[in-house]
Amino acid sequence: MVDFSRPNVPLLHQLSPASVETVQRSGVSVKYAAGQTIHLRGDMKPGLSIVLEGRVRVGTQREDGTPLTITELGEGHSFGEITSFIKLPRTHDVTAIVDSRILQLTAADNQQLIETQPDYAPAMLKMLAARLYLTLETVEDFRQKTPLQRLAELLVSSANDGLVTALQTDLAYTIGVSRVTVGKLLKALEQKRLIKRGYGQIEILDSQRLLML
Amino acid sequence: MVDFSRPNVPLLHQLSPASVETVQRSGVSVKYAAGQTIHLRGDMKPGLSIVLEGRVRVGTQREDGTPLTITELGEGHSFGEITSFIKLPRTHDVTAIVDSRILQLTAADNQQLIETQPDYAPAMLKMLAARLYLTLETVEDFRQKTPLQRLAELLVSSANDGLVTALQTDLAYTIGVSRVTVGKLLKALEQKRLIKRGYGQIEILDSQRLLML
DNA sequence: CGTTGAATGCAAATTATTTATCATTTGACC
DNA sequence: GGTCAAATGATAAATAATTTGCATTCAACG
Repeated sequence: MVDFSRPNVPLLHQLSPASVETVQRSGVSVKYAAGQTIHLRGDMKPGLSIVLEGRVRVGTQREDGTPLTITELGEGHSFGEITSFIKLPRTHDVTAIVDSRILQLTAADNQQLIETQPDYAPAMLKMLAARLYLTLETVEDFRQKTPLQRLAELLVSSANDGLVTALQTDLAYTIGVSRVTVGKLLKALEQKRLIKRGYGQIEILDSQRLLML
Repeated sequence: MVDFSRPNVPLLHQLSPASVETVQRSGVSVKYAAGQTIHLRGDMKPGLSIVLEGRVRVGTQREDGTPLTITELGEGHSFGEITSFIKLPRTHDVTAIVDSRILQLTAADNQQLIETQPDYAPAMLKMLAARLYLTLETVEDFRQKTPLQRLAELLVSSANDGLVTALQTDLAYTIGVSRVTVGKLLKALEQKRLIKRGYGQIEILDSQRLLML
């Protein structure tokens, strides 16, 4: 669904090695320990962040504070672009999954890069366009597709080597239904031999047919 | 929901008068008669379009071909940015509502403007960021809010002087439920004296309380 | 001003989803 | 290896939404 990593255009990987250097020198590299919060939904702290090392979790919280994961971002991926262009609150919580190094750029740093690095604005535009496309498609999925179809798509798109590592609670939140419903849908998919349920993970047996539901 | 016009940052209005001139000279102005299709979802024809005069309808079609309106765009607003940055299909149908004049810029035109007009890339970035923000919030609404809440938000955000001009079918599609459900919800809202139902239109009586559902 | 297609209102039957609850399984940790 | 909290499997009852069908209302247009 909102899989920020597809079409895969991590900002940093769009830039020439020289530009990557310049970008790194423009910001401050901050270390976050595993589990540490980088920022929370609603925060008004602006700025662009780029994952230099490690891996972060993007999500929200339930009312009771339980964290819910929407997606994960690895090296080269950025977040917080919106706040570096417009004065708007953070849309998601971001937390370090493992010990990570994050390049923090202020709105001013970002602005300067746009003005001085010829390949920076195009890279940023391409990345934002890709992200907007995926998010628009997610909205259309909510409008037009059934929970079963959304679940199947989510599983296929978040699989690594045919294996999805995610809690049913998070899958449920991502596709907008309850955990019980996800449980039922997964059971149905397993009975059709499209997946195999596991503890904290799901094995994809037939991604072709999953996408044809 | 996906109200492309809020936070209102039409591309053209972000630029200096001189830049607007340059942009207009960079593309081709095309006239479309009322009702005429500009492009369809799935089309691979890339390019950025800007509404110079008139008004366009953004939407999709049902399987039977019935058009469904998601939003409308007026003068100064742009569409098709995504396709001018990445080779991806059109996400929506766009049709002229009234006789309109649309500035068409090829991906190359757009690229050149980015490189030569200093305020063009920042304007485009800001607009894309705003649109991404709204779309992300729409996704969160689908995840967390009830159809009633989504409907109330949609009504408030698409009202003009307390009046929403839209078919129930389109409202239903936008919030992802059936027309019958929208009918029921509207009835409930009317009984609470929050709205007044009309033919092809809905009068907002209390937007404050609508947003507190 | 009467006709007509489109839009809306509404109801019944069916299907889907949620909530609440509990048992079972799993993996982390002592 | 035993303990414990978290995750999963599963079920029933309650609620919500869909589908289908039809009646009514509206406005455009001849």
